[in-house]
Order: sequence, then structure tokens, then C-alpha cells
Amino acid sequence: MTASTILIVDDEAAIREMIRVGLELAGYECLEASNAQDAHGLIVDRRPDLVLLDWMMPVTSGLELLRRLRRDELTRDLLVIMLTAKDDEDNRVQGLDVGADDYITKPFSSRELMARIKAIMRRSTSREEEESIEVAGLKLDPSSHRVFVDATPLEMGPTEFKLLKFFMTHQERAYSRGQLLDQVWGTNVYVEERTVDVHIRRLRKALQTELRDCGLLIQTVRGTGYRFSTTGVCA
Amino acid sequence: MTASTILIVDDEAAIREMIRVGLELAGYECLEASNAQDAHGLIVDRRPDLVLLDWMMPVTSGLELLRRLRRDELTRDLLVIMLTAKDDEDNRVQGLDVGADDYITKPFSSRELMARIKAIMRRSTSREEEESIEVAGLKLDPSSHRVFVDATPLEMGPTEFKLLKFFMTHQERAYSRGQLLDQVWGTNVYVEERTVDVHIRRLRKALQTELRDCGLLIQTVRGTGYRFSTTGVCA
DNA sequence: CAGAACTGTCATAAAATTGTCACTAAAAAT
DNA sequence: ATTTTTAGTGACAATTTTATGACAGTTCTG
Repeated sequence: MTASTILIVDDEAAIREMIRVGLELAGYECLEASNAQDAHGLIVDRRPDLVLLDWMMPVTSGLELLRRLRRDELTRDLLVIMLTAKDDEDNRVQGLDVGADDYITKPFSSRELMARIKAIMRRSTSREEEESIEVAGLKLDPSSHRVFVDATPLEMGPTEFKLLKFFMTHQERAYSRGQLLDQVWGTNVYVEERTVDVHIRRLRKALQTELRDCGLLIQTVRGTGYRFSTTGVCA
Repeated sequence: MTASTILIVDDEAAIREMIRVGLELAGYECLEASNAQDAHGLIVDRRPDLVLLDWMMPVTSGLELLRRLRRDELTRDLLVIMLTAKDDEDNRVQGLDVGADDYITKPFSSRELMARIKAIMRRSTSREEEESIEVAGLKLDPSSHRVFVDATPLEMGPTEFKLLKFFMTHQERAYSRGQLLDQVWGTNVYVEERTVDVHIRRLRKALQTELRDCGLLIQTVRGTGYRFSTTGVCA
């Protein structure tokens, strides 16, 4: 188990269960917050690897918190497992829609919990250090969340940034729209595939400066998807 | 939906559900088998993209079948979603441990089923890694979906790419137009055989560079069809 | 709460790809 | 040497696939 921290929102029973089972955790914490905003803030603060999110939180809504987590760049990649009541199918679907990685119905067995956590963590790519990436005169700095061509900063939205980041870390390879949705938007998100086209366009536009047109770095692969390649100019 | 085939093991209700929902499937099949071995054989035979595996099969055990699937090289990468009874927690855990990609509890909503399938299939598309093929100074890279002569990328349409890929993986052998249609265009597609000629020409043209004329690699076998052979220059 | 920034979808325009033809060139058969 | 087949070509019109601009609903930011 690679969890360095597991953070449980509003469900002491769950964590006790985990401890009982002997889940090897480098650390864990049980969090209580009166509203989604506070909870979100605390989570950002603690930087856990995994969040067990109780759907039936007394005060705030699990859905609301999950939305916030998925919206924020800082917590977007967080693994979130919902804890839902046994028959609460609507919420489950809703949760998956909003971007929960998985759910567990209460009451759950420790074995199931562990299996889920294992599966989820195996599935997710390990987060590594965020170093700035530089390709063909294009520099992307994850920490400052900015992109430069030579020295001039470029303007772009969060989605375009993430898209570019993915491309810069996965060059010279064609990706289908579906794969891009999966990688950039995240799993369990229903978005039209054509939406990718639009964001590609926005990104290409953003990569244009008076000096260089780095939008050419993003090549369209007909019938397949897109590819980021330095073969296409922007020297 | 990219499923070319979805195969349902022993659960007619599930497939009816999917049809009702309008899940766009290129094909599907409901399979019944008296034991795990037979079922495994049938699955190998059908080569589906996804298996919905009912845990409560009347005769054979879902677990046993899953084990077989994971053991066999041919079916190892198959996506498997278990269908389990609502309270059958032990089996769920067991299934995930043995290697199911996900599970759905019955009765499930069509939305949930679709969400799961979509997510699972998107996630998996990058599972197989194809290696680039290199022949006589000609390099075809499936991952980037490109072809190079030496280092210069070549331009060609999707069909020409597929055609070339087929030839490069099936060298030194003559194929009739009909065979090529089957292999490259896909079976049950009604297209004039002479269409192949046209695409052969387009491919030959695409393979021409100022330096080399790799179009010569594609030889015509009079009265029969075409053959890809390194005997024909482009050294 | 108002204004600015983003997002996901559409409708439409613009491009690229495709399957066929008609016609020419090349080979094989008479 | 001619006729008969079979393959190579260039041109097209139909279809598909992408690129774009506009929009309306939301989410941030003050």
C-alpha cells in the first residue's frame, strides 16, 4: 500500500475499521468540517493521497465537496472513494458522474474496502514531482501554473493548461479523443468527444504569438485524434 | 462507444437492458456454457472487447472462469465486469482480487452500467503497446500513427496507413484484392475490388520521396494481387 | 451581486478521404 | 501483330472528419 496519508471525511467508524484491519498507512486523519468549503480547504492543506468521502455528512453535502475537489487544480487528481448507503443508487451514479473514483456501500467489510483501495491506487498513476517541462522553446511550469514561449507568458484556461501538460509529457504519440478525455478531463466524465476539438483549437490559439506559432506542435491525426510532436516546426 | 462486441455470460436480462438503453454496440452476444472451460473456449473464440460476467452462473463458477481468463495469454487483457448480487460482498472482493476490472451490483441502472462500461473501455484503450515496425529504411510507428523514410515523416490517408501496416506485417506474400479488402477494410464491406488498385497507387505515391522510391516495395502480382517485398529496392 | 472567465455544445464552414469511372498503358494470349 | 486481359492513373462527387465562431449556462473574483 502506497498511501502516505488517508483522510476520512466525517466517518470515524470507517477509519477505526481500517485501523482494526491493519491497513498499512503511513498516516491518516479524520476530518470534520461544517461545510464543503472548509472541508476543501482542509483537504488542500493536508494533501492526502486518498479521500474516503462519506456521502451522508451531517452538515455539508458530499456531492458539493466532491465538486469542489474536482474543480480545483490542486485536488483534481485526488483519489476519492465515496461511502454511500446501501440503496442510494441515485447518489452513487451522481457521484460517479461528478468524478468519484469509486464507491463503497455501507456497511462495508474491511476486505472489500482494502480491495477497492488497492484497485483504485493501482489504477492511478503515481504522482511524481512537478518539474517544469521544456520543449521546442515552449516551457511549462506546473508549480507556477504558467506557460512561456521564450520568455513571454501565454494566456490559457485551466483545461488548455492541463491538455498542454499532458501533451508535453506524452509527446510523439497519437491519442484518440476518448483517451484525451480520460487523461485530461478524468474518468467518469460525460463529455462529448467533439469538445476535445474545441479545446484543441483554444490551445492552439493560445500557443500562437507574434513570433512563433507553436500551435503547429499539435498535429491532428485524421481518423484518430491528435498528437504533440516537435517535428512540426516551432523551432 | 467503441465496443465491437460485448459478450454477456449467462445473463439475458443484462443484454436486454443494454439494448433498451440504446447502448450502441457493433455487436453483442449472449453466451451460455455448462462449465468454465467451455465458456473460456467460447470467449477465446469470439474475441470480445468486454465481458460482462455474471457471478451467479447456474452451473459453473464466475470465479473459476475469471481465473482462467486471467491466466490465458489470449484473454489476459480482456475487460471483465462482474455482475454480482447486491449483498454478495465476499464474491465482489474475491473477484477484484482475482482481477476483475470492475463490478456492478444487480439490479443495476442502465446509467450506471453505461457509465462503468464507458469508463472502463476508455481507460483500457492504452493498454496494449504496439511496437514500431521497420523494414528497408521504412519505419511505421503505430503509437504515433506515423510512417518515416529515414527520418522524414510521410503523408498518407488512414486507409493507406492501414494498408501499409498490413503489408509490413505480412511481407513477401501475395494477397488478392479480396483478401486485402478483408484484412484492411474489414469483412462484410461492399467495395469494388478495383478500389484496392487505387489505394495501392495512393500508397505507392505516398511512399515516394525525393531520395527514395519505396513505392517499389509494393509489387503487383499479375492476375493475383499485390505483394510487399524487400526484394524491390528502397535499400 | 455584477462582471469576467470558463466550459461544453451546436451549427456551419472548410478540409481531407473515399469509392468509382473512364481511359491509358502494359502483358498475355491468339 | 492483334486482340484480350489486367493494372495504372487522373478526375470527381459524395461522404467523413475537423476547424471555427457563436452561445448559453456556470463558476470564479472581487
